[in-house]
Amino acid sequence: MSLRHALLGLLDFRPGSGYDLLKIFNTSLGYVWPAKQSQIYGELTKLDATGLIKVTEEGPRGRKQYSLTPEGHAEAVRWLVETQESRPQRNPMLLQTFFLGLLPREEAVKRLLQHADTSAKEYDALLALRDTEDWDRDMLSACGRLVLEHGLRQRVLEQEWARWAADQLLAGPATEPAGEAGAADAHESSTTGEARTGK
Amino acid sequence: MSLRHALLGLLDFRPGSGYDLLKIFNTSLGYVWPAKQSQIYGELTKLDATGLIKVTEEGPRGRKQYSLTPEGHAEAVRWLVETQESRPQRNPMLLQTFFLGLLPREEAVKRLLQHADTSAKEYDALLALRDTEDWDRDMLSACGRLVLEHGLRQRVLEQEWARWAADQLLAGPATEPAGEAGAADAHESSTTGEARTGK
DNA sequence: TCCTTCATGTAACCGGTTACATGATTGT
DNA sequence: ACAATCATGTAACCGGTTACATGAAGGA
Repeated sequence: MSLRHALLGLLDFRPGSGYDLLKIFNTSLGYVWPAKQSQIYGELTKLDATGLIKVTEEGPRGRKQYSLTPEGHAEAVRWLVETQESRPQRNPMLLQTFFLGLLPREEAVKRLLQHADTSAKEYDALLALRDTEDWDRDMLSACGRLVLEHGLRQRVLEQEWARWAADQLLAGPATEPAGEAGAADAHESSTTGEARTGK
Repeated sequence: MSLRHALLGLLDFRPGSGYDLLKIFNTSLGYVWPAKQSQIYGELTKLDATGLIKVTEEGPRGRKQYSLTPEGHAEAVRWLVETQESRPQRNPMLLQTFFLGLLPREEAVKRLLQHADTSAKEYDALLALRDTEDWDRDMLSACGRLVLEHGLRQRVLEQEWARWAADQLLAGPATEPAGEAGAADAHESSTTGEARTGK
């Protein structure tokens, strides 16, 4: 039920209509929590009904500007301090990696390197985004900057990992797809066999 | 519709019952694609109905062992080679980060450092897992090893990023100019504020 | 005998996606 | 006049979660 809190967070920062909020989801926020128009409007109606937000102004085309009620603000803060968001972390790409053994080895390697390539492109896009915006306007954009940095590091990780994984497959067992386990050979070839801890 | 393909992938590797598959989801596979008992059984029934899998053996307690049909295998391979899995990437933790500005600064910093701590613990757990299993039995466990390595690197990233982000907040806006908050701090090696590219 | 594990199924619910539908206002 | 944008709403569907329900087989 995180969309609820995303809306509260945005409205706490600045009042706005469903349409305003949608635009934010389509740009910055959508990177970490996508939401569609229909869902946003529905959730706003519910939030209004439960008294966490209310209509504070009405505009031209039936536009309804929402603001947080005190209860809404309290709920937003409560969510931030109390909630330990854990990871369901459904990762389709890792799911596919899990089954890469079904493919001929070169095909699997190709797949991993494609992932590296995609990540590189995403990295560039994020970098461009970082250099166009100014990130010191307010607290929201300052925090957006933190999130963006996470995205950048994530893309670096994806590239490094994918290349490492491809190496592993090449250095690995000499079996055909769906075949028997072959002769084990000592790998642990490169230095990156173990992620370093920052603990 | 990824559960479908997860099941196909598992059954391609080795025939099994819903119960068998469930155990796999509760351990290794659950890290990247959780699934509940009810969903697994439902999906197996559907896959059977569409002819991608079939019952090849019946056991003691109504146990039904499923195997892939040729069409099922083809579909599994097609999914692996054709599908470009992109990221909806809903990340609750980054969503919260986005709104950290609602909290007093020290509270926000605390939140980030908690995240670092959690990630450190998860890192240790994964490391333990890595050292108990043997990862050279077959192609499936070999690929599982790749996925696990991704998890390790991910946890390292989370820690480094969270500490960097905490620093950013402390060094950031001077909205409350209550003295110098640790003026000259030598950042740890990798925290330049810019993720290095591996392109 | 009794408990645990094995083994499957189904129904209600919820968050999110797709698609359809409507109409007012503004700028060219 | 016309197109683009602003602005809201709703209904069908789908994947996933929670919870309930049943019973057979094996080991103590």
